[in-house]
Amino acid sequence: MLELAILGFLYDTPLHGYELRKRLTALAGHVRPVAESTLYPAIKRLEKAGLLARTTEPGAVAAPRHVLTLTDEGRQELRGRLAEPAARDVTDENRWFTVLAFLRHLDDAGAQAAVLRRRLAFLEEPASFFYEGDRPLSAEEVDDPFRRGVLTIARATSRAELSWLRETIASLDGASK
Amino acid sequence: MLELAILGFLYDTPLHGYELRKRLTALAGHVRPVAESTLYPAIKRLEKAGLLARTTEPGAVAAPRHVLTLTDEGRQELRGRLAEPAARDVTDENRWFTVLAFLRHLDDAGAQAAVLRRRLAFLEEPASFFYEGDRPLSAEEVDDPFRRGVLTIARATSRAELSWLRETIASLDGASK
DNA sequence: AGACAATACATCGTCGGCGATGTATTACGA
DNA sequence: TCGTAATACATCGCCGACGATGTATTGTCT
Repeated sequence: MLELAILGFLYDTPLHGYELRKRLTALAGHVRPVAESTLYPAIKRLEKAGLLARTTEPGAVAAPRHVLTLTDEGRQELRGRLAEPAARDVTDENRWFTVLAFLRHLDDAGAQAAVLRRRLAFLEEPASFFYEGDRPLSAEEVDDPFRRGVLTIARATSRAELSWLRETIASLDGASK
Repeated sequence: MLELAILGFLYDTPLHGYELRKRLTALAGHVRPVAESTLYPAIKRLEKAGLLARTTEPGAVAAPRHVLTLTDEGRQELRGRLAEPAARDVTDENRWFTVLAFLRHLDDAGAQAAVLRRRLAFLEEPASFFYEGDRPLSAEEVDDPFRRGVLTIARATSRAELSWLRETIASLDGASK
């Protein structure tokens, strides 16, 4: 997930680590903070894999900066990860939001719609958090107020997302014809 | 998170690992599947920490079962984790839902309300996923349709959750007087 | 002159999650 | 009778996340 976000930010423009960190924090830091000790090893991994290159520049205000630039492989890798996200990237909202944040980097409207359709299929499956045997329980059937809250919130999210997905898919389908 | 859910399920009744796994899968498996290779080590950790005990029983249909029972320390630990969840447990929806799923095990309505208030404080902070400088952008201000989707969905969730939180806190406050 | 915050990067050790793989047993249908 | 699915548990090794800690520079406030 971190890696996807790094590739996504660098797809637009080269950045140094510190700036990258600020952008990652703005993107999802309020939900899941990014530790520096997670970011720098991740940059190293991506560099080792040939997805990005660094050039050292004298620091503008402090220590020397390592400016990070995506390589062609890196750009291809991002498009690949966006076009064919792992199952978890589609089902887990945190990961899914990261995919959405950078999905515009897929240049093909059809490919973008295909990704949205995967999420649509997931949301259309009848699933709950709580069951009676095999039957999913609705908010009204749950006594525990906290569990009812979970279902109420999940339903609101699901409705909003379904209608957004359907609209957006329709508009992408229209555009790609 | 896994540990919290294990403690939460066992708080009600002793279970063997396989049954526990099915309940964990029902709870959050559609979002984040639970690998067996994650569950069994987690059980071991909790046992080692003295939070649960096992007794071996002949298997009803197959291999012998290890029935898991919470110890008094385990029960106390769960209440502690619920009463004072880590920051991530409050901000990350996946973790937060797990807290909610078991919050009824806190017997004090005041303590329950205090936990909900932490989430309320988090949701009331002005935060976005996308910024122009320091200013959070609203859905209307974002051109990218996918990013607009993120904000639209997040707003719907946030609204539903805020109204649920306020209602539920009020009702808990009423009950504890 | 000294303290402190911000900038900028890095390593180490630990811990948790996970895919792959292994081991039994029971039940059921081909 | 043979394969397969379900039940039930377990280990190994890798990888990623993270807290703690370290290093160095620049600008600002006191």
